Amino acid sequence: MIRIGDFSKLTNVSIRMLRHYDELGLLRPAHVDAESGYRYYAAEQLPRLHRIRALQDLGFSLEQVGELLRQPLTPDQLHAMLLMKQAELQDRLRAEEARLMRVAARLKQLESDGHAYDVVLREIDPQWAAMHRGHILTYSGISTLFDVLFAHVAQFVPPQHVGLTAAIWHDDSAVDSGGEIDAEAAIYLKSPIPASAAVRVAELPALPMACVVHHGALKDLPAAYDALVRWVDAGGYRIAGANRELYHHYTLPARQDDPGYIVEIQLPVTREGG
Amino acid sequence: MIRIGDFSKLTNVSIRMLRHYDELGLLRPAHVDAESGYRYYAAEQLPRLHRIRALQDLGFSLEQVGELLRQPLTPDQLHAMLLMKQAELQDRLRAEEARLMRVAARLKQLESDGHAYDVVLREIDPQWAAMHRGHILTYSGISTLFDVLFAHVAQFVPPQHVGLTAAIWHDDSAVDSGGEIDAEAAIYLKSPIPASAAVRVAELPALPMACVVHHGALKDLPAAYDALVRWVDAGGYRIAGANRELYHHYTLPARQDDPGYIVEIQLPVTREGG
DNA sequence: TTGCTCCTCACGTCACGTGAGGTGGC
DNA sequence: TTGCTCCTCACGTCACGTGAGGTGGC
Repeated sequence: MIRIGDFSKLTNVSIRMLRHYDELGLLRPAHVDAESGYRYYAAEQLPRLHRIRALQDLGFSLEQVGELLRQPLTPDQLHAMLLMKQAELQDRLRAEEARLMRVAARLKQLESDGHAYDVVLREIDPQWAAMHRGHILTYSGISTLFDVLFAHVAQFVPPQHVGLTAAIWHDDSAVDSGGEIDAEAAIYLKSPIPASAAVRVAELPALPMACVVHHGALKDLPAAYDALVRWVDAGGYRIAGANRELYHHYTLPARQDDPGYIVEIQLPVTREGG
Repeated sequence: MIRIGDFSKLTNVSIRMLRHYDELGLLRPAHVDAESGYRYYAAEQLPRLHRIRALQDLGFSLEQVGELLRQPLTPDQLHAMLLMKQAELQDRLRAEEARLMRVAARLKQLESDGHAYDVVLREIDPQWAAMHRGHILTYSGISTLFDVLFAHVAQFVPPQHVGLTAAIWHDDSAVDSGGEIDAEAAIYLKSPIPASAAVRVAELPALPMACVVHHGALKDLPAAYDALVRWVDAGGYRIAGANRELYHHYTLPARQDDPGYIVEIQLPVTREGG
C-alpha cells in the first residue's frame, strides 16, 4: 500500500490530481482508511494511471478518458476515435502554423514600415445589400454610382434606416493599364428591398476576410492596401475574390484630403492549398 | 455614435467581450449615457479594436495587450517581444507535432498489437540511489548484484526505509551476441549513504523518459520493450542512454513465471534533432 | 512527543458563453 | 405603446495550483 504522497512522487502526478481522479471516479485508491480518510494506492494501479495519462496526452478530456475506461471499446471504435483526434490535432496544427506565419508577417511589417496597420482575419457575416455596378475611370468616379443607388434605396427605406455604404472592387488591375474599373457601389440593408434594372438586391455571402481599418485621408488608402497585401502574402494566404471598402464615415462628395475618413478594407482570402 | 449591438455586428466581437474590454480598460466606449449606462462607440475606435484583436491573435493575453496599448513601446522592444512570441509558438508547434505523432503511433500500435501498453513521456525526478555494477551472463543474474547491494545498504538504512529496487541496463545488446551484460543493480534512497569500493552512491539525473508499466510475468517483459521501442520510433524520438527497470513488487529470487510482477521500464529519450 | 503527511473545503486561472431579472429607447 | 436593446450581476468552463485550517500517523 502506497500513500498518496509516495504515489504522487512515483508517477509525477500531483497529489491534487490524484484526489481529482478519485473524485471523478477515474482512479479510486485501492484502500481508503475509514477513520482518517487517508488514501492508499497499490502498485497494481500503476497501469491504469498510465492509461489515464496516455489518453489525456492523446488529447482526450478527463471526461472522455472516463468513458474510454468504463466502456469496453472495440479496437475499431478506438481506431475511429483516434482518427478523429488526429484530424482535430492536424487542424490545430495548421492553425498554429498560420498564427506563427502571422507573427512572422508582423515582424516583417515592423521592419519595413515601423508598424502602422493592424490586419485581422475574420469571418464576415452575410449581409443584405442594394448594389449598382458600373465601369468607371477613376476611383472617385464611384460617387456617380452611389447617386443612382441612393435614389433607388430612398424609395424603400427612410434615410435613418440606411446602413453602411461600401464599394466592391471587382477588378481594379485595369486602372493601372489605363482601362476602366469594374466597380460596384453598395448600401447595406437590414432586410431586402425590391430591386430594379439598375439596382441589384442580394445577400453578400459570408466569407473569411483579411480586414484593415484606415483612419485618415482617402488619398492615403494605398498604404493600407499595401499592408494588407503584404500580410496576405506573408501569412501564406491567397486573395479569393473582390475586395470591399466599408465607409464608416461617408461624406459625399469624396474629399481626398479630409483626414476624417474611416474606411475598412476587406479582402477575401483562402489558405494556400486549403 | 454606434450602439453596442451594432458595433458588435460591425466587428464580429461579442457584446459580452466589448463590455469586458470596457471593464479591463482596453476599449472604453466613446460615450456612456450617465442615466441608462448605455455604451456608445465611435467609428474612430475601430482601429483600436482592430489592434486589440490583432495582438490577441499574435498570442498575447488581454493583460499583455493592455500593457502594449498603454505603453509606447519602441519598434525595437516590440520586435523583441514578437521574437519571443515566435519562439514560444514554435515550441508549441513542435509539441503539437509530437502529440500528433504520438496519436499516429498509437494508431499503428492498435493495428498491430490490438493496443496493450500505455507509454507515457515524463520528466523523471532526480533520485538518490546506491548502485552496484557488474557484468552478468543472463538477465536474472542481476540478483547476485542485488545480494551485494542489499548487504551494503542494510548497514546504513533500516529495511523499512529502503526504497524501490531498480535495474539499470547499460548495454544489453551484448546479450544477443552471446557476450556479457553490463548491468547495474540499484536501490533508491531518500538521502545519500556512504559508498564503498563496490557500491556507488549517487543521484541519478533527471531525464525525460518514455515509460511503460508491465504487469505480469517477467518472461513477458520483452513485449513491453517492444511496445516502448515502437512508440519511440513512431514518435520521432531517439534513445538517449541506459534504460531502467523499476520493480514495484520485487521478490527475490526472481521467478520468471510469477504473474504478479509490476515493472516500470523507463527509457531516456530525446527529440530527433532537438 | 514532534514534525510530517494527509484531510476537506474553497478560491483563482482566462477568455469567453449564457442565463436571470430588470429597465431604457425608438 | 410594444418589442427590442441594453443594463448589471453571476455562474459555468477545465485541468489544474495554492492556500487555510484542522487532524491523523510514525
